[in-house]
Order: sequence, then C-alpha cells, then structure tokens
Amino acid sequence: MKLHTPSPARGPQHYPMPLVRVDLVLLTVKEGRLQVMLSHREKAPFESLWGLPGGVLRIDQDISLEAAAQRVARERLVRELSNLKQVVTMGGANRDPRAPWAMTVVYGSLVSPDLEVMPGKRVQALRWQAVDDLAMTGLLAFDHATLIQMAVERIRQDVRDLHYPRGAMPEQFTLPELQTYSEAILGSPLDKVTFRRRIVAAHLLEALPGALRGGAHRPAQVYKFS
Amino acid sequence: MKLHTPSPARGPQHYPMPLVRVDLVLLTVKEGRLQVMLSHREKAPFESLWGLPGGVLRIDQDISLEAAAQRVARERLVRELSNLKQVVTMGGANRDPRAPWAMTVVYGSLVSPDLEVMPGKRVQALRWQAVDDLAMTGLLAFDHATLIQMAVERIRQDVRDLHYPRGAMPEQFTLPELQTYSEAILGSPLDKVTFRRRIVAAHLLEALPGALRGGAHRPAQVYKFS
DNA sequence: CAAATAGTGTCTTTGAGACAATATATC
DNA sequence: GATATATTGTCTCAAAGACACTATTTG
Repeated sequence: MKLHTPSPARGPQHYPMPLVRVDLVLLTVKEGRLQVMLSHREKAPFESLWGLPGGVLRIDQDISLEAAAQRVARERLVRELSNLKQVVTMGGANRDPRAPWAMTVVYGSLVSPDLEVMPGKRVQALRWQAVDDLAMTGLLAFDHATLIQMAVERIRQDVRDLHYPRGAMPEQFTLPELQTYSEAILGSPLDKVTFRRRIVAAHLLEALPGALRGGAHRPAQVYKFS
Repeated sequence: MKLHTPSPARGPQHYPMPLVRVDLVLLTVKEGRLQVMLSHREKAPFESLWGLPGGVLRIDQDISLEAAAQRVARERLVRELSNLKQVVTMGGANRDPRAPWAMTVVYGSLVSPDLEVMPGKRVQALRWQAVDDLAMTGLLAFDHATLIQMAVERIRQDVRDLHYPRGAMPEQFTLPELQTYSEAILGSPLDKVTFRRRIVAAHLLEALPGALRGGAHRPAQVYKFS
C-alpha cells in the first residue's frame, strides 16, 4: 500500500512527534556516600517535588543528543560535563502531562564532589541527595527514581571493572583513597589486598615518585591515572 | 528569566521536535554464523543499499517505545518479537535527509533462525547477512553498521554471562548444540569442560530424562531452559 | 570392533578472599 | 616507643583452561 504521494521528502514529516527531553543523572561521592544531583520543581507537574535536571531537546541549537545534554548542563547547572554516558531512553504516552507523548534520553556522569554548580535557567534549587535515602525521601517526579537506579547500576558495573571515568577523582590520589571512593560507589567494602592487586595488574595508574602524604602514620604513595 | 506566559501547558510544545524512528537489529545464528536481518532500501535516502528494518514512531498508535518496536516488527516483518532489548539511541542534525533533525531508538533481539518473516509494508526484500561480512558488503545505510556492532557487543556480553534470551534456541537442545550456538555468537571457540561446568553451576537447564538423540556416536542428553 | 561424538577426571593456572606480618610516618 | 595507617607476604579457595580418559551409539 503506497501513499498517494510519491515524494520522498514528505511522508514521515506528516506524523506528530513526541516531546523529547534530555535528563541528567549527576552522581558523585560526598561524605562517603554516593549522591545524585536533584533539582527542585517549582512548576507542575510534580510541583514542589524533586527531580532530575533536564530540558527539552532544541533541534535548532543541539547538533546531537549528547550536545543537547551538554546544553542542558550549561543552562541548568551552569557547567560543562565530562564523561557523559547514555543510560537509557524512556518514552510513552501519558508520561508527562505537558504532552500527549513524551520521551527522555537519560545521560549519566560521575563527577567530582567539588564540581561547582549553581541553579541556572528555570532552576530554583539544586541539592545532592544520597541515593540510599531516595526511597524514604518521598516521591521523585516522573520515573526519575528508576532512571537514577539504572545510572547507578551502570556506574557500579564500571567501577567493578575498574573503569574509572576521568575527572571524577582529584588529579592525584592514593590507593586507600581510591578504594574508599570505590566502596562508596559500590555501597560495599572491598578487600584491600585484592583491590591493590587488581589495580596494579590493570596498569591504570602511574606512581608519582617521591610525592607522599600523611597524618600520624605511614604516608601513602600518590598516583595519577596514566 | 521567565517566559512571558506562565501557563505550564505551553512552553515545551512550542519547540519543533525531531523525527523519531525505531530501528530493529534482529540477530540469529544461521549456518554457524551470527547474522543480522537487513532490509533493502527502494527509496532515497541510500536507495538500493541495505539497512535495518525500522519505522517512524507513531504517537497515535504506540503506547511506548517498546510497543513502537513491536509495531515496526509487525509492519515490516509481519512478526511479533520477544526479548526486545533497547540498545542505544542515536540522534543529531543532518542524520537523515528526510528531516533536519532525526533520532532513532535501536532495539535488538536474538531470534530463532526458523523465525518466519516476510517483507511487509514498504519492504521489498529482507535477507540475513553474516555480521562478519558486513565490512566487505559495501556500505550500509546511515550509521547502521555502528548500531549493529553495538547490538552484537551486547548480545555477546549476555552469552558470556550465560544469559540466553528465551525463544532464540529451540525448545529442546543438547549441551553440544548450546555450545556450538554460543560459539557462533561469540565468534570464538569455547572450552568444552569449562562450558559444561559453568552451565550446570548456573542451574539454567533442566534435563529431560530419557530423551536422547544421536547419529553414529554416543547420543547427547536433551535439556530445556528451566 | 572402528569411528565419532558425549561426557568425566584431574592437573595446572589464575585470580580473589582472608589473615598476618612488616614499613613508616606522627606524637 | 605507642599508635595508626600503608604496603607486602602468603595461605586457601574457586573458577577456568588444557588434556587425557571413559562412555555410548551406529555401521
């Protein structure tokens, strides 16, 4: 069954398209816990709840989906992000009262706890929230709890595989620091010997000779990612 | 900076939205090799090349992204699919000459080689193509070679973890058959003893007692997924 | 019994977990 | 030296790879 018009330039353009959004899952380790950046919702839907920072795809401004995620970060958090990873895309009818059909492409990034963000366009407040406490925090907007969970699973798998995104750790660090950091992300303790063995076997780090650090005890070797 | 209209029902709806497509990566094992289902393109763009079966999201028909993938399978292949898994979402400007900005949500599925498909709406021809030969087959439409590669990597990881999607294997099979099947997907041989050990340790299979099978040699135990 | 494939035994290697010992700072 | 943490040594265990052996069918 052919449409009556043979013009290839038409056809798809006829159909109404969904509202396409991009949402960000920024994760970091703060106070020894894995935390996610939440944005306070001043307007409906889900007014006065918290949700992921996000925005609508702007095809006149964004050259790609990842570029859209970067623009959203600039607008909402007044920051560029590194290591954006696509997590999942959700979409369906009746997902968002602002459109009959809405979808969101979710990007995740593990960032430094020192990352300086400030509420940008149409954002009244931002906060870090420990992901463990999300269940009791009350409701998150939309299906954002699920999206966060998926991003968390993904970063945990990366850390289990010793795939640390650059920029999330300080430039220099010690092995005990990296272990504590990893444990915070995984939410479970790691064996010290095993952790060190795996790290050195992976050849991921470069020792900075002479550089040390310490308190009232033996100082630790300082490393950087090579 | 607030927009001059406080109405929450407006705003996002103002922006032009991209063309949203859903593409399918059907994989199967045929003739001992991992193969992908390709559809012949009769119309521009990429006329007379081969590409993934896909279609435009129809927000009036599809309740969700996965439902859209199922509809595309019904329309293009005259089949329903099981085990659809979202692979990735690609999108950007100048991706598709039919729209200034286009994105595609890719779903993958490992299916039975006996799966009966037939060219459906606007599909002239379908064929299985070994993924190893894709490089020399000449060009695929769009970035479909990349999308196939991502889907292949994903199913390989699943098989390495012994996560076999249901419905891709026959109801009953022997361990040597499952091993050969897995090797075809991975593209590399597996150790027999190790494979058997891992399979039994995983408690994935249920032996069908008494049922055997064979040629001019010792018959193999028949199993099914439990 | 010869041939061919199914299934098992077992040795070795590798990597992870557990626990203990040693090293090096500050106070 | 006491204390605290960093780093290393090593024993054990679990899983994977390699290889040889046994088992069971057909012709």
